[in-house]
Amino acid sequence: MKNVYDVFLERGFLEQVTDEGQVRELLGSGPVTGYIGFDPTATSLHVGSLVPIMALVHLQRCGHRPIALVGGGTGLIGDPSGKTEMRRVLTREEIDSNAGCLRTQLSHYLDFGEGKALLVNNTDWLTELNYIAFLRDIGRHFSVNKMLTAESYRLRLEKGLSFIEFNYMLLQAYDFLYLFKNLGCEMQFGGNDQWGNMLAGVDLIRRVEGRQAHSLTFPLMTTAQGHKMGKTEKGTVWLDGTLTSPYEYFQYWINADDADVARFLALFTFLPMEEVRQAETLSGAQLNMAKAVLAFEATRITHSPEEAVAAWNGSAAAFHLKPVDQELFPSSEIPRTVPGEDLAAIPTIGKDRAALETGVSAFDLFHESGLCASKGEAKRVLSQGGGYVNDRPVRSPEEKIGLGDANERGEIRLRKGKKSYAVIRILSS
RNA sequence: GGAGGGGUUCCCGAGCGGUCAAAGGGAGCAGACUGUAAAUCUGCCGGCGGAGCCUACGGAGGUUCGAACCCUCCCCCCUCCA
Repeated sequence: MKNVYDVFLERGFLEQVTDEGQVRELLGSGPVTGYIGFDPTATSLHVGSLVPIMALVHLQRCGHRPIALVGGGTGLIGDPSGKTEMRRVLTREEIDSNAGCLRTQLSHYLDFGEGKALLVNNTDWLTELNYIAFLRDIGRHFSVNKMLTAESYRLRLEKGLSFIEFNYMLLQAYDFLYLFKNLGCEMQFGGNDQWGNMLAGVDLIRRVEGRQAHSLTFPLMTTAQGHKMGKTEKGTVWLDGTLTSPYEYFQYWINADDADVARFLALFTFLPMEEVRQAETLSGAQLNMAKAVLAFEATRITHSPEEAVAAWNGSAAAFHLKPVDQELFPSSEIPRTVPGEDLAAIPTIGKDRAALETGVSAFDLFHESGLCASKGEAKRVLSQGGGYVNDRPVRSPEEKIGLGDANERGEIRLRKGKKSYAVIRILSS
């Protein structure tokens, strides 16, 4: 079995490690328990959390025991790392409910079967802490002088940092100590913005237990454009299919920047590295095929093979995609044939037949379909020539769209610009 | 607690009594070019079925024919002092 350290290395997961030699040896010599924390700030994780999630999966695949820690307790505090300002403090109820959602979501990626992986919530031990006891037992090991030099606090030292947030580091360090003592967890993984907090844990374990623990960070992902992963102008790309449909999810990935394709294939799919490296040499139409494979694989992992196929069909129909060459990415299960006119995955709204009999103004339809945020925007888009009905440009916002525009299945296809589609389905009655 | 500086549309940032839905930049949207990429150029960029109305310049009042701009009180942030 491959050393997961090497997997991380070749797939681009590695940013910093406490000790390269020791960690590599540790991970190569037998099952290791390691954890990553997730903040329950929303009911779903988003694409930005995908690197740590994939890392946990790799750990498990390589025979280790991953622990996913849901930060129900630390979520009550709020991590200041990498944030310019304090964020809204969530209520206990919100945190608990979110933690439950994350639990379900993570089990989609990891096998939480007996001894294979663990899911814990630090509410279980943090909320029972006694303040005085905590200060005496744990707080004494922390030097404020040292904490103030941490990169993660520097930004906030200028913008303001409340005492509650300043304590976050101690709690995260305590988490690590707790897991080390109770579950034999020797490693912590996380995004590079967590480095300071993670080291604090390693230090604490050395001081309290006299033992050596390790940490390893992943790079903070941004796109080649310098944008955060998983943030588009339409909003966050969630992993929850009810928040971001599999089709939108697929579209997010297939729209990847050329420069990101190979890197993303390595991080966000399980395709063998030989095939991933092949992507670096592609260009033009074949590079687009690589994007389709990326989108397909990413959707398959986060949703399901069926939904990935449906999303691929929808995308391929809307954008007249070519099938992926047989010799490219042989390990991918992406369908190699040209899909039909399957619009099922495209956002659809229903519209009463009666309204369409008399005809509806184009700008109204574009607004109602969700393609445009307001009627004003719809008019603007249409008059600028960015609106299409069944691929026919509609120049006038006032143009009436009606039954005559529907195909034999009672569908009218709307398009805004090059990328946004919506389908109007005529409701009988 | 004291002194000073701030809070402007998605973000940064001008504006300091009318001509301000608010300069400029970024982001975004659309068009051209392309490969559902990038770069470039062009147009758009609060809402409402249009020259009118509504909502906006931290919050609440006030002065004015008229306020983002002036006054009062309040909230929040930063810097220096304690």
